[in-house]
Order: sequence, then C-alpha cells, then structure tokens
Amino acid sequence: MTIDEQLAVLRRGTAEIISEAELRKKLEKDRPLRVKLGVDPTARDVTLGWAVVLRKLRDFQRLGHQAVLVIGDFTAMIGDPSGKSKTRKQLTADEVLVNVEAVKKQFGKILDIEKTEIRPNSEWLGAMNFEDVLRLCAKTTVARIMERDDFTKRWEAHQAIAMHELMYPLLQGTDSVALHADVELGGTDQKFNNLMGRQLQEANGQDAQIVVLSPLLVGTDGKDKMSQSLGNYVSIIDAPNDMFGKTMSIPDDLILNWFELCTDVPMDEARGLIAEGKNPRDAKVRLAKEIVALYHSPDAAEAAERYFVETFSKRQQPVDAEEAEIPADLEEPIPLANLITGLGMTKSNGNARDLIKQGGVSLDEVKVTDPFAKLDRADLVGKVLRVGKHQFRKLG
RNA sequence: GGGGAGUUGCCCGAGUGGCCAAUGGGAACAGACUGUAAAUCUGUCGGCGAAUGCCUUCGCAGGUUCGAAUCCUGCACUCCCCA
Repeated sequence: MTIDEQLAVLRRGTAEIISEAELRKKLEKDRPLRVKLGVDPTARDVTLGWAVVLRKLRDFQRLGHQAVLVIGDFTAMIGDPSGKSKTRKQLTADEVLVNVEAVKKQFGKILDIEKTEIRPNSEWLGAMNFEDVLRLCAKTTVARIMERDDFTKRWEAHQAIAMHELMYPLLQGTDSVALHADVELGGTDQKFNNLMGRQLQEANGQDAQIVVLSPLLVGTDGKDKMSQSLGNYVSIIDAPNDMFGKTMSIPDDLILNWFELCTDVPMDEARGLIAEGKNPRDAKVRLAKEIVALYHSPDAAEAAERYFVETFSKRQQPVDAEEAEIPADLEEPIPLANLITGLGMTKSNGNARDLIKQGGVSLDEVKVTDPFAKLDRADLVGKVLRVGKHQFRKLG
C-alpha cells in the first residue's frame, strides 16, 4: 500500500491529526509504528462509541503497525477528569483486574489481541518516587493545566477539583514517554492529554508522537456523546435484536455519521443511501444490519431485521418473547400491578398502575384498562405481557 | 490562619415555621401520530394502599416547637475573598 492509500484509510472518521505532515514522515520510514491507546479499566461494556477509536487502532494494526494498549491501572486511581463534572471514585487493584479481563474479551471482536502489546501503566508510574513526581510537575505550569476546558468549567461552576486530578495529563503523557509511542489515539476529548504527551516526549529527547483524534460518537438520543452512564449507548456485546433496534432509534441526521464511524461501508455508497428522495428508514436498516453483522454475523443481521419488522413495523408481539415465571409468592387473584413490579418491569406498584392507566400495558395484544385488575394464574400462564414499548414477557 | 456563601427529588432550581411529597424548567417514562426517527399534543413522574390515609425524603446528628426543608447547636463536604 502506498503512503497515500494508508493515509486515506487512517483519515476516515478522524477529527484531527496533529499533524498529518509528521504522520506522513513517520510512515515514510517504513517501519512498524508504535500506536498507543490508553484504556481506562472501569467496569463497562465496549460501546460503539468506544469502538470508534478501537477500530482506528485496528486500522493501524491491519496496516502492519504495532498496537499498544496501555491499561491505566495506575491512573485509574485518579480517574480521567475528561468530560467529568465530578471527581471520580478511585478503584482498587482487584476491581481493576476484573475489569481488564472483561474488557479484553470484548476487544477481541475488533482487534487482533494476539498481536497487541498490552501494558499496565503501574509498570512505570508505580516505580516513580516523589522526586520523580516533582520533576515531572516542573515540566508544566498551573496556567497550562487550567487551560483545560473541563477544569475551567468545573472551576467556574464552583465544583471541586482535587489536586491529584491535575496530575492526570502528566501521567498519561508519561505513558507515551515510557512506551516510545509514535502515535497516540484518542477521542477529541483527549486532545489536551495527548498533547501533553508530545511535550513530555520532546522534553525527554524523543520525537513527539502524532496525535490522531476520533470524533465522539453521538449516542442513540442524538444529543450527547454515547456513554454507558447516560444510557444512550449500543454495546458491542448487545444481543443482535437489541443492537438492531437501538440503531433504528437514532435520529435521521446521525445516519451518515454512524456509517462513517461504525462501519466499513464506503462513504460514497453511504451518501447514496441517504440521497434526496430516499427513505431514511431504509438507510438506517442497512446501517443497523452492517453493525449487527460486524459484531455478530450476517445471518444474525438478517434475523434481527426480520424480528424488527415483525415486532415493531407490523406491531405484532415478538415470536420469542423472554419467558418469565410468575413469582410464587403472589396470592391469587394476582393484582396485575404487583405482578408487573414483581417481574422487575417497573420499579413500583404505583408506577405499574400509572402505566396501566395510560394504556401502556397489554396481555396478548389486549390492552388492560383497569389499574386494579386482578387475575388468576390460569388466566395469565402462556400469555405475553407487554409493558410500555419495549418490554415483553411470556408468562410461565 | 481570617472573613463570607452554600449543600433541596435523576439534573438545574424555587421555597425561609403550618396551605410542602415540596413551584418551575430539563431529563425520563407512557399514550396518540409515525419509520422503536424528528416535531407536536396529552398524561405520569418518592413508597405502600381500593381509598379518607400512612410511611420515607430537603448534607449528617442532635435540639427548640403543638408543628421544621424552613429556627438553634455541633459535624461533614464544597465554593469565593483575604493572608
């Protein structure tokens, strides 16, 4: 592959490369570049948003470069302040270990884990003594650290900023020095941290790393960046039907962006799908299928589409609703509201009654209108209970 | 070290002795309409109860009072100004 072809691959879905000219120079050296990506070992699913940057790492890997994953076990004790409005709780060593294993498994769906160098940053950060830390601190200034948007905002909003949080960019930068990174990947919210890496590398007589920033994927709500804590996410380990359904719920104007960041569909083709006069729904169906195919299989994608059309487009109840036992401790006649709460479909009986009043509950397609309905076990078994738009249970 | 401000439900934010489960906005959820899109309209939004009602909640712990989110004391946390 020529340098230009490589650059074209690397540019897809990239927000910023600092700088492209330097990247070209490094590629011209014709040796595998060390491409670093920091991973925060908090317990969470790999979301499509996180996958964006992992897929970029995969791009480098496929081009023959060395992927280096830094497990931020040491930095997890601080918690990355990026995008955070609060000081984060610190993790214990055990929690970190469990989280790393869980996350590594998921990475295998995207990266070639065998060929990936995985390094915990406690390896070098844990070895520093206080003098090292002070020397590190001397490399930057308070004003420079406080330039950071996150800190400025929190400062202005009168929110707490703990001392150790200010150290985060320096530690992440130290990772780059320790690993002799040629390239560091990250989301655009990582820019500050990544640039600190350049500064520290230069201060240590190394070439400054290239920074490749991926845009933050907007979540299914169409508003905020995708994140597990906001609940607007699609996880790469979601079941095919969920993955498909969640993708179908994104706003139309996100379609092209998701094609670019979450699939390998050529952009010209993607643009064609949303061209004037076409139904955006069809483009979204294609998008959803691509994503399911990527993390499950093309067959699963077809099946998910069928399920979607049957259940939602035709408004039928799903053929394979989740089975649920009627809790044994409910006495007959069973108040429907208690049953719904007992099955965990609502958080309280009052809540369940509200939903019934609003026409949000049905049994085998028949709306229940009485919030105080009581039913015998025999009337319930075998029926499909629907609560709200998404929840179905086949009663057993 | 000194002085000042603050901590209310998922979030923001009113409330300064009873009419407060607590105004308003946002988020969320449900219904209608749809393409599980957007927009819009309607409704719900602490728990239990069929209900008059009862219980828990306004940083934490005590106290005053017939009665406190509201007053007092102590504690914790945050922010600002000065040193």
